[in-house]
Amino acid sequence: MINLLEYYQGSGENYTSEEIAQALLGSVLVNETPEGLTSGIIVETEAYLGLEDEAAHSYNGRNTPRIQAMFGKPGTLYVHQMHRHILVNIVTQPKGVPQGVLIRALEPLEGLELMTERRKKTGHELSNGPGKLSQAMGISMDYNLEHILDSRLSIEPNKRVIPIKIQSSPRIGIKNKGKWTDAALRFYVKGNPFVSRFKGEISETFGWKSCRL
DNA sequence: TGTTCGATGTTCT
DNA sequence: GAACATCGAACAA
Repeated sequence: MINLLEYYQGSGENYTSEEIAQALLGSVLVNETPEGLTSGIIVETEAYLGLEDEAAHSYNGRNTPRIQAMFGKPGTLYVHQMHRHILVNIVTQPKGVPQGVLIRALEPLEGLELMTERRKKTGHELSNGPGKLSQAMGISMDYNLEHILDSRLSIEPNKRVIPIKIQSSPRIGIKNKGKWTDAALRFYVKGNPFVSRFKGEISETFGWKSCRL
């Protein structure tokens, strides 16, 4: 089991972005704002593999002001806007290696009322997509370039649930990118209804081993 | 249950 | 001017 917080502190361990993407499933993301605290369990992620990945913003070493954060150290937040929506990534590789993991969906845990107010939706519509979870948690472009260990957005050190089964699939919305369109770089918790475009049977435990938090 | 289309900011052609 | 790591409303059947 990868200890993410140690990794983000700079433990010197070496993990691939795919490994980090899977280790994030079951971790608890917390955001503190003046309006209140919201948190949720990560249920879906996607890995973006920097230089060679044609689907990544940092493909081929492209480095513009917008994607500066991708070149930061592990745990740096890369927050960008897609149409009207905010998307959150966490950098996975040492400084200068532009790889990251996109957080795509959360199972809400705390601050449900605040999330409902922000989203004007309920149930799985609160956070079953990358733009939706940012709105539910109140994450804005201000978070770009901050570090997960030194930000209003953090990972709970003492809470963690374990997925029964991690599924992988091609990433969502990647078209005309050769082999990268089909690469299985999306990871999600099987049977959890907060996964975007969820289909199939809802697991009794929402896909988590044994107890909930 | 499915497809289409508009909003909107940054980047590249 | 077009493309895009999205979302939700509007529409068709």
